[in-house]
Amino acid sequence: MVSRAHTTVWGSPGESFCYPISVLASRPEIKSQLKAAIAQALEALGLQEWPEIIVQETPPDKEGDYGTPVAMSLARTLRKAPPQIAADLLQNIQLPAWVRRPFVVGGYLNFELEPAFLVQAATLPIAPFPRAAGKVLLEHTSVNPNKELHVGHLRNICLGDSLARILRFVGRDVEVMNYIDDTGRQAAESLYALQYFGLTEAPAQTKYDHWVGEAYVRLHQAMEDPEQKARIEQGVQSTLHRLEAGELRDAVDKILRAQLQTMYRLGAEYNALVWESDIVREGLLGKAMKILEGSPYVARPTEGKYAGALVMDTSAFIPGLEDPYLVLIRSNGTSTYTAKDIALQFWKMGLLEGLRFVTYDTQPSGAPLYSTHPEGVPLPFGGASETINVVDARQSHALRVVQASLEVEGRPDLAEKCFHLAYETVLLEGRQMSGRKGIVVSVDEVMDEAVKRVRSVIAEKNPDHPSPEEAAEQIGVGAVRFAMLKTEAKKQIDFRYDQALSFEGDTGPYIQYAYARAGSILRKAEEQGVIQEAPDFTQATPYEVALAKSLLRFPEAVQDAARNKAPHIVAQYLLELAAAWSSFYNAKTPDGRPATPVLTAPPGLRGVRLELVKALRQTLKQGLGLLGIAAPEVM
RNA sequence: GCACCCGUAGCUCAGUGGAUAGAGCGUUCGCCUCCGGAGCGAAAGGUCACAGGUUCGAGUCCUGUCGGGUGCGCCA
Repeated sequence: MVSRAHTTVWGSPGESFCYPISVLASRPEIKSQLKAAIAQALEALGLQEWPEIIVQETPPDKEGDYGTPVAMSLARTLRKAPPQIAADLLQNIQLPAWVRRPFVVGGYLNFELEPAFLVQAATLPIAPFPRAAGKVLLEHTSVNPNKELHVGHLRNICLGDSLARILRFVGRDVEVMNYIDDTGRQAAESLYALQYFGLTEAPAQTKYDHWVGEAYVRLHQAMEDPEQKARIEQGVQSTLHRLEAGELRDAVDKILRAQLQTMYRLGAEYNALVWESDIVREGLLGKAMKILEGSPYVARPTEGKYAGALVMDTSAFIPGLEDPYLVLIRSNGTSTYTAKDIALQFWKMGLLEGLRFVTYDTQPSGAPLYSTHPEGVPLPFGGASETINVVDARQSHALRVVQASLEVEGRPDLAEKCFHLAYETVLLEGRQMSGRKGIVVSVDEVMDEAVKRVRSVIAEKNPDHPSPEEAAEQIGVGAVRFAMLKTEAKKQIDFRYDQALSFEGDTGPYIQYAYARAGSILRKAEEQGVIQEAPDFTQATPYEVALAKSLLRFPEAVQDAARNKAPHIVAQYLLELAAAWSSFYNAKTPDGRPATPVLTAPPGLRGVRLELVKALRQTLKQGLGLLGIAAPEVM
């Protein structure tokens, strides 16, 4: 192509003036602009309507950069062969100047772009996403406050935390909530276990939640003896009552704070903790039941199986159930877990108010963590237009019932806005875990082990590392998070140490390594004083184009992840981007010499490569950030 | 019994109805006198569980079958 300065103008024919692309503040939306041009051509052909226009990257070994199969989808209605339609489109299409060559291949209409444009576009910052209306209330973690977190919880936290980050990135207002089931049987069992075994103080070196967890497991062992079981059962019941009365809040609090250390170390933070006991004490449960009692689907039978209980008939909303009746209030007057969940859901969606909050903690990022509390003040939490519950797939039915309660209440509009992010269980070396039996691997243990392994890798590969401890922490925890996030949520994961803590191949450290390595180039460029060299994009080669195309996919990948509420889409994208960069980095000419050196490239081209490396770093860092993974400068 | 999820290379997994189905691990062979080898290149490895159907076009949508997981309590 004819050589041009990097201030080359790329205007669209439809515009009254042209501007140098270097004054563009942010990335042009290539696919949208191509779609618009295609739509215009379809109109020019006299069409009134057409199926959705798809523009996609061409497969690696095909000609062109982008292409559309739109001609094929029109073949039937136009009663013409796709290549003919594509050719007609080609005749009528008005394309931006940055399309170097449009052409027909089979039934496809493909576009080859100016390499200089493509590469420069990739180096421009992403336009911020427009803010979307409405608040999303995302609940995740919600671990029973009775023992240490295990790898099953790990998946929940990673999914929830990443999804919150992704949604915020695309402009959503997200409130992250962690539900504290402080009046449940599990908490009662743990607290009673301490009493039963006469345990008062944890050894200094033992993390409190682990210590309590041990007592819990021990209690379940003791319960195998019928004699002890009766006595324990009585104790647990009285502990339950004390919990409900709020007498043991401090004891629960102590466990919760220990658990929070694990969540923080993973990088998860929350806006608010909502305690189950507060929902009851503030009267939300009562109000929710009162509301439901007004529904024709809720009744208090005087005879039969459910005599004396308050039950909800879900058959109109959940078809095919053998027994569609769900007990809300037992005949002994106590409420079920589901009833409390319904009250919480009503609060989340603004049907109920009345929770009061205090500042509970300052999180590692400096952000405050709020918590419901009897002595708190009203704060504008809840009242969301959409909710996301990150909960184990085994609870799908329970969540469906909560959703149905909104329909029972006559609010199908709200029911529609409840999303259950259901993830499959995590197996441990092929077996189901059991908290009660203590067949678990704790999150703390997994992170410790990961960091320990990274530490030895660093000692071996980079003994002069300036801050090995910090890096080991970032890489070890990053590996664990990535292992939890790279797979689709609805697939069962078998947690195996050797896979989860691998640092090679499709892993977090692979991506972090790509980032660190790119940073190393920039540091050297800085030393050599070439870091700000002006790029001459007309010198871009196919190597730069390939990397640029991968970079350009980032916003789309994040949008996809947000729309599908699927963090693994971001994880998979980052693997692809890191691979594209590694491939660029190692590219060789046919005679085996380095094809893409950055620092020793000719002036102008060096500037292009430096800009690409900067864009790559920025994108990797943002992308890792969406997964809650740090981007270490040196590994 | 009914309902939901899954089935893609030896293993672990990607794959908005669109072009010759892609990675990692493992196996085999190459690559540091270039900026980090936690890396790169290449080879081998596929009846996308099976059978029908819808469509110009199906790994992707629909129906059925088989296999695996899970759920259907006045438990939480």
